This record gives sequence, C-alpha cells and structure tokens, in this order.
Amino acid sequence: MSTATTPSSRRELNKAATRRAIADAALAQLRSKGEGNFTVEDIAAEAGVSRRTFFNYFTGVESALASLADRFLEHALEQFRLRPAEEPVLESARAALLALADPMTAAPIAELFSLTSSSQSLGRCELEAWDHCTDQIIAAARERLGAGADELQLRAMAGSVIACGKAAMSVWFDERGADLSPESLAVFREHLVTAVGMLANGFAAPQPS
Amino acid sequence: MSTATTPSSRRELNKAATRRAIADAALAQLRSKGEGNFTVEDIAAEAGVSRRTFFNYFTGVESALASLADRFLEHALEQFRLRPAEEPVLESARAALLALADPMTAAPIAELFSLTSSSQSLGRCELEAWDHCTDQIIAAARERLGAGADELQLRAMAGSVIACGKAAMSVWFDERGADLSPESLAVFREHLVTAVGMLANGFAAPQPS
DNA sequence: GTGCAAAAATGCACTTAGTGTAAAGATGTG
DNA sequence: CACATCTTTACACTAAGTGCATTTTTGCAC
Repeated sequence: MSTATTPSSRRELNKAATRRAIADAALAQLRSKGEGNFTVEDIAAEAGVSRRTFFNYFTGVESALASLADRFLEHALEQFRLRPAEEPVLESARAALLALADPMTAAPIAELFSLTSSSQSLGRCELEAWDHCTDQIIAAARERLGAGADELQLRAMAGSVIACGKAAMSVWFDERGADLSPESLAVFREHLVTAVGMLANGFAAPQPS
Repeated sequence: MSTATTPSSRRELNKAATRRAIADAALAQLRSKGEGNFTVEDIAAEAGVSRRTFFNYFTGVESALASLADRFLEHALEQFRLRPAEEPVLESARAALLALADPMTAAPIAELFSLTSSSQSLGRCELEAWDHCTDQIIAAARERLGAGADELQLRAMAGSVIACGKAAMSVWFDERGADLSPESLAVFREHLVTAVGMLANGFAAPQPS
C-alpha cells in the first residue's frame, strides 16, 4: 500500500472518485426510474455535483453508462495482459473471455445488459463498450507480437473473439435473463468456451467430435 | 411508369423519396461543412422540408447517416440471400462480403467511412450499421437453416464474419485512404478474402501453406 | 372536376442536452 | 500564510428532440 502504484496525487484520486460517483449515480437512476425517465440533472443531483460538472466528466448519459461497461470489460483485458507472451493469441483471448463469467464481473455487466437491452439508444453504449474492448485487445496483442504483426489478422481475430463474447452473452441472456446463480454462470461459461471453440475450428464441424 | 413492382402506394413512394432526400441532404451537409459544423435545420433546409419533418423521419443526424450505411450494407445482404440454400453459411457470407468490394457499393460506404472516421459520435453510426447488418445476417441464416439452428453458432459466426469485414475495411482504409481506383479495390477485395480465409481456418497458421 | 377522409408536413411552444465563459472554491507548494 | 493551479459552479446561450394543433397534400369516389 502506501504511495500508489500510479502517480496519483490527491487531485487525481478526487477526480477518479467523482467520475465514479457520477457513473454510479447514472446507474442508480437507470435502475430506479428506467430508460428515458430521468435527466442529466437528476444524475448530477444524485451524485452531489452540478449539472455542469457532469458534462466535465462525460459527454452524456450514454457515455457515463459506457464507462461502467468499460470498467468490467477492463477486467477481462487484465487477464489477457497477464497471459504468457508465448501463448497463442487466440488462446489468451479465450482465457480473458472466461474472466467475464466470474460472478463479480458478470453481475454488473449483466445488469447493465438487462437495463439497456430494451432501448435502442442505450444499447449503443453496450456496443461502444465492446468495440472499445476490441480496440484494446488489438493494442495488447500488437504489443505482444511486436511490429511484425499482421494488422489484418490482428483486427479480424480480435473482432471475432469479441463477437464470440457478445454472442455467448446474448444467447445466455436470452436463455436465462439476468440469472446470476452458479448454474447459470456455468452455462454462460460453457457458451463462451463453445463459441471460441467453434471459432478456433473455423466454424467447420457442427459436432467437433 | 405504370404500377410499381412492390405493392407501394404513391404515398409510400413519396415517403421513401422524402426519407432519401433527407438522408442525402445530411450527407451533403457533412461533405460540405464537416462534422459538427451544421445543424438539423441546415439538413432540413437542404432537403426542402421543415425541421419538424426531419424528426418525423429520423431521430437525429446519426440516424440519418446510418440509413446511408444501411442502404449499402443492404446490398451485401441481398447477395447473401441469393446464395443457394445448400451452401455452407460461411461460404455464403464470404460471397456476400465480396459484394462490398464492388465499386458501386464501396464508393459511398468508403466516403462515409472517411467522413466519420475522425469523429467519435459519428463513428457510432458506422458501428450501428455494422451491428444492424449482423442482425440481418443472423436472421437470414436462421431462416435458411430452419428452427434447428444453433443460436450460439449462428450469432458467433455472423459476428465473426462481420468482424472480418470491418477489419478488412479498416485496414484497407488505413492503407489507401478513400482511394477507389480498381487496384485499390482489388486490395480491399483481397483483404476480405484473406480475413474470411483466416476465419475459416480458425486463425491457426500464419501461412496456411 | 368536386368533395371528402386519411395522411403527411408544418408551426409553435416547451423541456432537455450540451458548451463557453468567468467567477468562486479547493488543493498542492514554498 | 501566500500563491499558482486545478476543479467546481453559476449563468447564459444554441441546438436537439417532442407534443400538439393546424394546414397542406394526396388518394379515392362520385
């Protein structure tokens, strides 16, 4: 503990806390009032800041909610970066995706998913979060593979892996709603494994024997 | 002349024309003034309708521009639907993607890509268009495969194919800008083929010898 | 053509998003 | 404590987006 790992002055910490408070307030409003029934002013009030301050941190409601999704997708990224460099990238990506099925990680993202799934405009922030995650995987993989990496392969692979993550989550969600019980999460995990397995198989054989 | 091929009454046709006029006006404004330097009122004026009418057709500028992307992604969808039902889905998808490299199709989408690539908020409409296309591929594939289809496989595959399309387009764009010359389009086409090839190969061997 | 009903376009008023700016408040430094 | 810097806030303003009443267009029957 003691001095942080990052050069965080008190100011940095306060800013991070404010940012987080605002994002959490946005989620709270979404939870209690539902899509479209609250304003930025409501969020600011709940977070205990002025309306103007909200806009100092986020460009809008979607942006604030996307930061929540990012927070948890970030966890998966972390896993990716921790994998040994010699490991095939696809394998690392699979391991990272599995981190999504961790209860602590899945819970908030599943809730966000359920709260936003009925809305076109809020569905966007999910979309954006996944896309952002794709970019970060690409960056991480590029860093690992060095300058000689094939950009096309990198982007196609990262995009495909994320697509599998999205597919697994959406099928899981259709089947189980926001059920976060251990059995349900096991199903989610299985879907993730299956999807990435099919990907690694080129979607060739329906039953990979 | 005479009665239309689709059961479109005159009213439907007029509506479609207005919708199109508005979308085109939005593109024209984007072209001439650039991201963020024009308003909905400008678009409405250029399209020759009132501000209010704009909002009768679209929810906002992004929505209007996304409809342009949709118009051309639709062309690829068409190709998919035309493929024989016995063909492997992945193969059909590849054929459909190749339709994007057709000059008539690529030109508008490439322009939109170049006009929106510098903007976060407008990049969203691209994102949304691709996502919409994914949904339609899923629907088309589901229809082809009947009720027995594996939803997870369907969604993972469609998402991956689209990811390959996005990857090919973004790499191409990074390399060639909005160059639409035949050679440049050949490169684009090659990237599409390569990306889907890697996908069909499970991203296994860098040189699939 | 004339009249009529349905649909589309418009004008207007209103709430909310989002931003520039300047002043007030908090924080780190010597 | 004094000072420079960063953060929050208040205020004012433009533009987005929506509800509603009204006017204009359109399709259809006579």
